[in-house]
Amino acid sequence: MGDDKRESIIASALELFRNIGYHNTKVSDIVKAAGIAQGTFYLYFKSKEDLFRQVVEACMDEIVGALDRTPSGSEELDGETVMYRMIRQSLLEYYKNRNVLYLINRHGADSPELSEVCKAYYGKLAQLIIRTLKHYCVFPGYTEEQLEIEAYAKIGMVEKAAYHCFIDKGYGLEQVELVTEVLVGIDCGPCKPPGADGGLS
Amino acid sequence: MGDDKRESIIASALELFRNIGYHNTKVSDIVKAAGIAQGTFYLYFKSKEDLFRQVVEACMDEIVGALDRTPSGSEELDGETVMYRMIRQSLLEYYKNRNVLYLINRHGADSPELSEVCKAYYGKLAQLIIRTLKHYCVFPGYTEEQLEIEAYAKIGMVEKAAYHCFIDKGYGLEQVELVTEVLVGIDCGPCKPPGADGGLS
Amino acid sequence: MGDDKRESIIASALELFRNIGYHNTKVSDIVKAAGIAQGTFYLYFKSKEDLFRQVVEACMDEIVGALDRTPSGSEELDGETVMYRMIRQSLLEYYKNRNVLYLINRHGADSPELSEVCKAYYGKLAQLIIRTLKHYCVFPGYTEEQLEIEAYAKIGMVEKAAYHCFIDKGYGLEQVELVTEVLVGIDCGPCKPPGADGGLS
Amino acid sequence: MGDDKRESIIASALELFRNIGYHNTKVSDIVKAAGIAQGTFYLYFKSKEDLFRQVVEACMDEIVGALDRTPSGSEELDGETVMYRMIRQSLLEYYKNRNVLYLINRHGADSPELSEVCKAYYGKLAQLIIRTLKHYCVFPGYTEEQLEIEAYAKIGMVEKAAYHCFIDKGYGLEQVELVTEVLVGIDCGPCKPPGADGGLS
DNA sequence: CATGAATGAGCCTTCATTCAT
DNA sequence: TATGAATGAAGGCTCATTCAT
Repeated sequence: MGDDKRESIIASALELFRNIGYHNTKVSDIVKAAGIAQGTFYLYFKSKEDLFRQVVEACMDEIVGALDRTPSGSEELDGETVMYRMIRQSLLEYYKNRNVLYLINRHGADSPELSEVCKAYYGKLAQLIIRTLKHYCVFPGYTEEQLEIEAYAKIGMVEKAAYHCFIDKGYGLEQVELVTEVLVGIDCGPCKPPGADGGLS
Repeated sequence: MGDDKRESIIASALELFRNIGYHNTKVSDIVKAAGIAQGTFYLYFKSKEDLFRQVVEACMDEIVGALDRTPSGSEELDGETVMYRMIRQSLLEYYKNRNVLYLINRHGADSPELSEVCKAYYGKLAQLIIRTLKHYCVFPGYTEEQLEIEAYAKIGMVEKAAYHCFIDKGYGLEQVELVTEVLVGIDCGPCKPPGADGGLS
Repeated sequence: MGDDKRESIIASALELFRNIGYHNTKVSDIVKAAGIAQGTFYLYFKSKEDLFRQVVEACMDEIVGALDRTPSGSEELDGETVMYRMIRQSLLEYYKNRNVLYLINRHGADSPELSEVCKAYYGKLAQLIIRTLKHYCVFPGYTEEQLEIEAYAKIGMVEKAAYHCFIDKGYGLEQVELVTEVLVGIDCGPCKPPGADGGLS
Repeated sequence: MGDDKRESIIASALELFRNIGYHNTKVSDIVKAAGIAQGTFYLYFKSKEDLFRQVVEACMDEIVGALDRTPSGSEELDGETVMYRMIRQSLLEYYKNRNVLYLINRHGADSPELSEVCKAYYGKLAQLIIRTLKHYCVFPGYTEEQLEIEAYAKIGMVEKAAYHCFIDKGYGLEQVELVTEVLVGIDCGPCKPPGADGGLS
């Protein structure tokens, strides 16, 4: 039952953060929406920012976790296919967690503490990408430094495209494929006709 | 002399916003740093948010303007070279305006009004990119929709890479070339050995 | 206990408004006098003006209510006696609510909203008087327009006299009779020796 | 030319005070309307309140002066006629100075200093009325105290009626006679048919 | 006399957090 | 666990007044 309340707070908060922004959302709004008393909030969260951090962190962990499991170790895959799958998986995760996608992009990481959460998230993502790039020898000649830049660029690429498509344009799940094709296309640019690079199952 | 004060306010504000965040910066902090009286602030800016918006908007206009002038009409260039130049130019602009790069990424666009500013900025960038992609037939078979996704992806790619390099890692101007190479490399992926694609003058 | 606080705020506010004026009274003064915290004020009143309006409105309603009940329906009375009683009752009410009498006359109805409250109050009083004048055929030949002027004149007469006596001169309850005699005397002017017009018990 | 500016300030101020209230009118509004610079205001008036006081005081002096001259000493008049003339004259003055009539009733006398101005005004009016009542033996048996109440009651009567007619109802000069008749009628009440008490030329 | 940029004290209101019940 | 009344620090903005030119 306590967990019910916790979930209720999180759900109400996400909704409100999304619609009116973190700084415009009052704790009193959250508890009203969650149907609990003002003081009860503090039985579940240390502070308003703690709630934000927990919510954001949870979503981020989910995204990182999903990506981490993407190239199922059992199969033999080439780098290109793996990249395709990771991008597709990222988009699916961003779609599922588009509330957080929205929050991070719209309302930023105002406090130093929250900023660390974001930095850590991007760091994990980057490491994951670098590991994959190395494992599949996607950029054989790259130094560690170049791989890092490459990784952050990819992160930005996917995130901004996801924001544009899922938030601004309201794309649904059925359009994830389309977006993936374009993003993967960037990886090989105009070299190959897009759409011809053999999708995936 | 009035402009002195205006500039002084902007400089102090940027510094403070950067260091402690928009929401943690008090107008009283800004005026103290600028060496003026509290009321004087409101002779130059309608509100704290107005200041933020003006600063951000001015920088964004500068960036868009610089990119708009990038492919000098007089020369005959191929698409690849133009893309290279635009990415390089973007990075230079983000370096020059890294305070704003920082602000937008760290502190978000909390108010609806500011959000519009950002949306307009990305919209202009995207249009500019789409126009260029079309003009140089970089993606001949792409629909308008695909071009748009492509454009936003590029924007995110450059922005996140710039943030990582200039803000997190503290890269200087002399490393812009390196970053550019990597980002351009994405455009042709592993097809060509990076660094071999003929830089530019 | 909540009502205790509300009453405490009202009492402190009236005292302060009276002594130093509405515009010179800070909310911080009120809460200090009421022995509560600054924020507590806003649990009971929407704003400083809201408090003023509520206080004033409550008193006005009380006055109007009291006058409305004045000519007890059971008795057979002539117009003159009824007027006497109404004037006497008005004076008693103004005495009881002399804080408001003071406020309205000293500090006015600065905001449009408050102005409406006053206008409504005088409007109700006027209607009440007109109704009575008609019912007892005090001015048989008067048009509606003339009755209205008559009513407002009476209102002003009583109010100004009350202000002068209760506020400026500090008259007590025991002098209400004296004032009533004079005011009623106006109604018959020098025709009859004042005090001879058969008051009331 | 200096007087031009002074008059311009006064005119603009009256207009603004009337329309939006003393407390809502900024000095910057006044100087803008008067077409002068902010600092110039203080060459002519010590402060905003000083301006208000001067404006109000001037109008009040005019009213008192006019009433003082009303019963032209050369004629032989009975008390009733004199009262008629004074009431009529008061109404005319209030009509002419209805801006001040409005100000005093709507925006009050918030500061102690201004309060003194009003008190003095009513005091002068009262003395003038008492003197007249005595001179024409209108209330032969009245004590000084009774006469004073009588005087203040008359003042309130005229003022409230004037406010109602000239401000609320928008009566023009041509209706002054009508109002006068009603107010004088109060003096003799229902004893005589109103309108039959011999007006005046 | 005139200007208008600069001043800075002042104040209402908000809202995250606490705590007695 | 749950409540919700109470807290009080905090801060953006106003505006009457001044003063160097």
